[in-house]
Amino acid sequence: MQDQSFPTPIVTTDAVVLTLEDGVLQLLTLRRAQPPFAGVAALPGGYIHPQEDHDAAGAITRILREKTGLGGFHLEQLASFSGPDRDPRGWSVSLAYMALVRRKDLGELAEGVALTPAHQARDLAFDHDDILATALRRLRDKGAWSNLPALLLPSEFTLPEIQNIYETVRGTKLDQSSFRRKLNELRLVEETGKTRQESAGRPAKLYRLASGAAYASRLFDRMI
Amino acid sequence: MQDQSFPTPIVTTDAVVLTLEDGVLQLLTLRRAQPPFAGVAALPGGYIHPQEDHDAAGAITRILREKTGLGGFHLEQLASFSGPDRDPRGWSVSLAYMALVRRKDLGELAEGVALTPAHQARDLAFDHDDILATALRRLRDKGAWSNLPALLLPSEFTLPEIQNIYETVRGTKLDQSSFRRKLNELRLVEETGKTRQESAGRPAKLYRLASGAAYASRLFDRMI
DNA sequence: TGTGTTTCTTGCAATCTGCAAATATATATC
DNA sequence: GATATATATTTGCAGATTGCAAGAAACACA
Repeated sequence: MQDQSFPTPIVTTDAVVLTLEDGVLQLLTLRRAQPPFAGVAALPGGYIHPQEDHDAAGAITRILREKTGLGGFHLEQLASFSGPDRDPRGWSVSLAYMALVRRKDLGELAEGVALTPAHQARDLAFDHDDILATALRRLRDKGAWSNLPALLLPSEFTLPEIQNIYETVRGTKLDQSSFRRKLNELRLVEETGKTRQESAGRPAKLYRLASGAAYASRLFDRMI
Repeated sequence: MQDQSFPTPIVTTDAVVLTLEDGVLQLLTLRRAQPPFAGVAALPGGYIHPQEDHDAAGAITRILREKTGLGGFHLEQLASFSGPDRDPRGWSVSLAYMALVRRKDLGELAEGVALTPAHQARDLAFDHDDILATALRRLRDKGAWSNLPALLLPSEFTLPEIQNIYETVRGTKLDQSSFRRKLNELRLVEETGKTRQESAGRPAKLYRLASGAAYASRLFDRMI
């Protein structure tokens, strides 16, 4: 940690932006205008501006606003990705984030911005396939017992809808009565009093996230 | 992601190295020889050498070997820490890692290297107090249901010892019979056939980590 | 009014957990 | 060597939790 007589790595920050559309988890991508990887879909990202950014989270927030107009989302650090080969311009580090957004907060998609089903996205620029895979794994692991998946839902939703997003995130089916029992026990949601009916069948009650609903940390008290 | 007409951040990598001594979780620190923070205890860390390091994990592995002689440990990425104020030399990024080491693999501590109880370490250089706190939180959260804490134990250990490290990591007492039931169920450990006796009382059987014992992923199958 | 469809609720057996007491095997002391 | 003490290990069981399955409710449509 003395003199710095060697080249310094390139530092960028990138975000896996996820949202829910048509009941499917969707990834936001940008078609790159410039080389490297011109014309290829990539995660939104860019350089840190030391004069402007308070930290890396501030940098990715600014970049998302500039490139997609997005504001208001759950942001979470994912991991760093580094090495000589991931960017043709040289040895680089990417500070990767995951952002969970409600679909309506995305608004109209600007030119070059697209949504693709997150579990099918492939052949992204750089090592962005790896970053995406890390995000999906993280969401699965953390999402299983937290209110994280619920942040993807619109402000009012039905119980089948919330169960569906948990099943999507976890990649498994869940038992209906067990799921609802937990939802009540944790006081994760509360009724709005309204109902909604799409297609045939009994109308579903509408719920919203309970005000103080943080992570379901109570669960962690139990034995291994 | 076009021209880079602004200063680039300083990039370093640092590690929270934890081990178990006298039944207590210990943090490895280095007394800094040079400014900034000359004379202050700090996490081992340093610059990335793009010509030499395959990635950030390779860099911290090299640095730990150079500065502490250490080799052979469980390494895990923690998070990145960034901002203008954490290093007086300028806007910087630290790629932080956590390393779990068996005490005997540390050998004799070199000049300037010290172990201090991890939960009491304070006033480290830079923002290393924050990095340490992040490591302890991560170990608590991930450790609760994985074999991670067991990696701190010597190759042979008793059941009271392994229960103690899980209690230390989680910060709570565990029920003895429940803990052992789980240990069996998960086949996390296997008997060596030997026993050991320190002080009075019935001798404890010695166990080792079971060969294929990976993370206790089976647990994650259960309902929320 | 009946049939189909979707949502919501209930019941229960099987399993899992936390608590507490009992048992086993050693040392220390008289 | 008998007794007390200390630590490790096992057992028993009531109460909570879970998964499965069936039942009831509320609507559309014919």
